Amino acid sequence: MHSIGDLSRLTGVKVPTIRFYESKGLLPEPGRTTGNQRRYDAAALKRLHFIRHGRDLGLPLADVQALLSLEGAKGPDLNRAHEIAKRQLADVRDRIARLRGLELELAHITKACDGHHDHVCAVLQAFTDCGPRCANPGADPD
Amino acid sequence: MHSIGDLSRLTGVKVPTIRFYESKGLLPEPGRTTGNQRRYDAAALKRLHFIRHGRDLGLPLADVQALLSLEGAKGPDLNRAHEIAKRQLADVRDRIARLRGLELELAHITKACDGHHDHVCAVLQAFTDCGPRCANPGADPD
DNA sequence: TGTAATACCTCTAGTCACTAGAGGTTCAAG
DNA sequence: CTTGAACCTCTAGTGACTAGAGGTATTACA
Repeated sequence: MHSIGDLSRLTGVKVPTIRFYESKGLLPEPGRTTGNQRRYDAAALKRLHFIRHGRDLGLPLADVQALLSLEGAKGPDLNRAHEIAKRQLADVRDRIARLRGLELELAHITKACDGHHDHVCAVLQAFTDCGPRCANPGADPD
Repeated sequence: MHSIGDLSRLTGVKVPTIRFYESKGLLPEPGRTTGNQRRYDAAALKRLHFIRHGRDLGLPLADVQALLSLEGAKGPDLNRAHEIAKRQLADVRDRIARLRGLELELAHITKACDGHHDHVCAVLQAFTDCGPRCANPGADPD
């Protein structure tokens, strides 16, 4: 049986975050000592590892919870799990693509004025002028 | 003079968000009509474009505000602007690297069980087992 | 057995960057 | 002059925690 601190050390999830997960229903309420302190078994440890890993992969807690509810499921139900992973993969790829765009722009901006600042700074200018992505201002007010 | 709705259309920043920026001091309080509605001039429009662009680049509002305070600054002060942009570039590159790792792992997970679900699903298994990044559990409890 | 340090407990409130809604007022077009 | 869209303020909610206050339990050591 582990204390909450043990669980934290074993999983890398901070103590208040473990309590937070419990409050959100992601971890079941564990047993307590006579002094009211939480004690966790191996199943709880495994479950927290699962949550941590899902979060590391960028899944929102709702998705993690959906996956947890599929534990032990069989057959067609598992398509949900598969779907969540696939959706997340698409999302990650999308984020990478957008960050690449930012990288280019920032690299351009920082290179434009490296060191000598007796003129109007290119960094501020670049921000004011707006970048390549807003050539048509007002479009895509997402 | 633009209404807040005009400003929103021209910059792609939503109306409540514009009021939010004002409340945070990123936009100065504009003039009002006799009926108490906001009216913005060209300077406000430019400033909001600046904010939007900074946010698009992933800067937190605090950094955007720091850059705004440098408007019109000269010489060494501008090193701050340059520094913010460079820090953000490093941050973006870091995020891209980490997302690439996730992409690999997610691609692996989703490919492992594509369609046939008569066995224990690889997606759930992968989450439970933890991924390549936690080969040494408990390390780096960041 | 005493004591001191550390870990634990609950609860509230704060973070960031918005977003949603209620309930009311003003503007612009016809 | 009316109607409907756009505006106003204010409060509260989102996600995923994090920080702090004020108090109790456990544990290691003397």
